[in-house]
Amino acid sequence: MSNVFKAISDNTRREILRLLREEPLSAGEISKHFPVSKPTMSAHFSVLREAGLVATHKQGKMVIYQINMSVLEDALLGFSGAIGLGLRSNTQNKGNKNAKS
Amino acid sequence: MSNVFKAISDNTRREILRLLREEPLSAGEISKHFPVSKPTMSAHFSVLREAGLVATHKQGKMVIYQINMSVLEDALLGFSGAIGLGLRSNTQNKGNKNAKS
DNA sequence: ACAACATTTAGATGATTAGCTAATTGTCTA
DNA sequence: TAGACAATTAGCTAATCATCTAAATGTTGT
Repeated sequence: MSNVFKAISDNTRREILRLLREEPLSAGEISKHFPVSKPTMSAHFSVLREAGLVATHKQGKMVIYQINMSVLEDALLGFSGAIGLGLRSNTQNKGNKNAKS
Repeated sequence: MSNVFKAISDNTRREILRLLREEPLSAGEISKHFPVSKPTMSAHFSVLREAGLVATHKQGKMVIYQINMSVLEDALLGFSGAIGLGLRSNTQNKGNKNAKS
């Protein structure tokens, strides 16, 4: 819960999530988009994974990262609600949480 | 923009915003709700103010803090959009950004 | 089994952060 | 103007964080 907000407080991690919105990507593919070392990227992946914002599976020697929309949605909606900012989920996305657009 | 996410990454600051959702409050009144020192609270206020999430005005010897919904809404909606999570603002709140409910 | 590749772990460093106490600034009101 | 009250600034500390290089782990193909 609180970890979600910590996770998205870093711009690199928000950008990782933005990339993952398009499609699942391997650690290496994601890393190509950022001017930081692989180990640093790996640490960012850990933070995202521990917050539940991404899930992984192995595919050969690669680790594929996939965004978990519902965790993000729950956190944002929960906070938005607690604070009286009436954000609503787009019903178009219901049951299609990884929709491209 | 990025400062908004840093600001709401801390639980105490999210709680401050939650309190402010009800009504504008003085620094002292807000501080009563938290088990930390006044100077620490003052530092939290600074972070929120610099992120544009709260506005202040003086009233006698007190400093009144008021939440700025639109900054929060813009950040959350912007991020939600960039990431393909289709959150929408509650149209009921349009032009009434500090509505209680 | 070995070499090449993908990723993570280990270990270190400098920067930022949340917290504290003490001191300062500003604003009444008696 | 002196005292009381509200809030912030100054200065410190311990913890967390983002980053790096080097080393380790795991996987595939020859």
